[in-house]
Amino acid sequence: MSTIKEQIAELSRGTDEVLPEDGLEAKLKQGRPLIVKAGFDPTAPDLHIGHTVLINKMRQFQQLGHDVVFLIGDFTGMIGDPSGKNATRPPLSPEQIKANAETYEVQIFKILDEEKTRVEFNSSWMGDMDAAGLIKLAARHTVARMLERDDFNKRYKGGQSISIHEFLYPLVQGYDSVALKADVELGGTDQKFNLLVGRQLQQDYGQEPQIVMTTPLLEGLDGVQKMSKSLDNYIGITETPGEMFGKIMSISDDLMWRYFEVLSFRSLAEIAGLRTAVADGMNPRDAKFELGVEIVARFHNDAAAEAAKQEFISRFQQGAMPDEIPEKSLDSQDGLLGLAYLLKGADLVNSTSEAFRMIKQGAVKIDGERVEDRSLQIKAGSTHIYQVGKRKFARVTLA
RNA sequence: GGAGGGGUACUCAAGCGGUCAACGAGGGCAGACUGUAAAUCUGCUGGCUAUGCCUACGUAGGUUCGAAUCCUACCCCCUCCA
Repeated sequence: MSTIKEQIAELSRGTDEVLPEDGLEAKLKQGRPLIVKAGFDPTAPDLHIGHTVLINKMRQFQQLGHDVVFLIGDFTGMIGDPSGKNATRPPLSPEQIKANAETYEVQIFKILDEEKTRVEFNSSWMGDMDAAGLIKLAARHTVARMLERDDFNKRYKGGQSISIHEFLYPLVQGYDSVALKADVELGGTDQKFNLLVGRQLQQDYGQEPQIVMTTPLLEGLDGVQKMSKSLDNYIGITETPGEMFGKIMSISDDLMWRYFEVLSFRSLAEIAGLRTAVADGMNPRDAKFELGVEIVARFHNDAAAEAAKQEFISRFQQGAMPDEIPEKSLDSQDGLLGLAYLLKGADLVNSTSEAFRMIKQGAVKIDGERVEDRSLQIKAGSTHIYQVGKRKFARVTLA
């Protein structure tokens, strides 16, 4: 067992804030397994590697023998976290929530120990709360304090609507900490306000307030906006080795160092060594290979990671076709099919209009040969490899 | 309840009777260059049984040869006053 000081150093690494700063030490000194809570929204069960920064942190607590609670916010899911979008979410059915929860579990147990992880749903206590209880809860907070929350504040000042029920989100999330008697709550920096509400409510309900630890939000592949599914700048943890590796290779060099810092399990000293090597002339691409292999191996395995790297080299450095090309068969009406219609039929483009645009821009190749004739007719009985852009391929047989 | 402002494509944002599938910016996609980088440059960015047709500017009607632009009703958002 490591000393408390060592534990704090380990647990604080990569976090954005620990509030209050010396609170963690006091908690750890109590010498008991701490209840560590992290909540997840049930509407988005597809985790991306940005979420894993937090899950890695949960794993650390778990390895130190603490009681990690994976809380699924099925009740709060009815509200939807007020993220500034005006999307009113349709309530999820119990079946959907169950399915999403299972998807979550499959994904997080790639990192967390299934035996040691407690999975809870906040509907199990919120579902029983009556209107009077909710009013009592709502009485614990004021509108002015709610408006301190950054996105509420921005929306209010910016003239965007805020529905009353959105104010309930932080309150319910905070109440979850009361119900669980949480010692520590983990969340992204965007959750800071909600996490702090939990501290206040715990005090109101006569409990020792939880320690709040926030992890930075990971920048997406564009390097600017936070990684999110809706912005399509993410790497999903269930993606294939090839996709994962390719996406990592597409990030900028600057972003690569950020990813090393937050996602890699390498020591800081080792990463600093890589930086020095690159400064001394090592191709940054090769450093990026290292990162790609490490990440892919984490969510798949070593062999898959190495294969993804080799595939990448042969395909993009040597211009080879990908190893696996989707097979498609299409029917021609009368022995001929226009190229644009074929591309659409093979799902290489979304519309025939887009197909014509791609042809015009020189993005379309048949068996590696660029095609510029938009009215080209393909004969039935042929099989060719069609390519749109650098990434989309299909081997199409026309019957 | 009263007064005023506003709802335009993925986002922001012009347009305010025809030349508008709709300026511009961002994003995205493609091409060049490369390390599938990034940055930069260029082009594209509603759909279709394509050089024409069909849908689109909150919703539904109306005026007009012709509407995103004018009128009416409705829905939604914001501000101020109660």
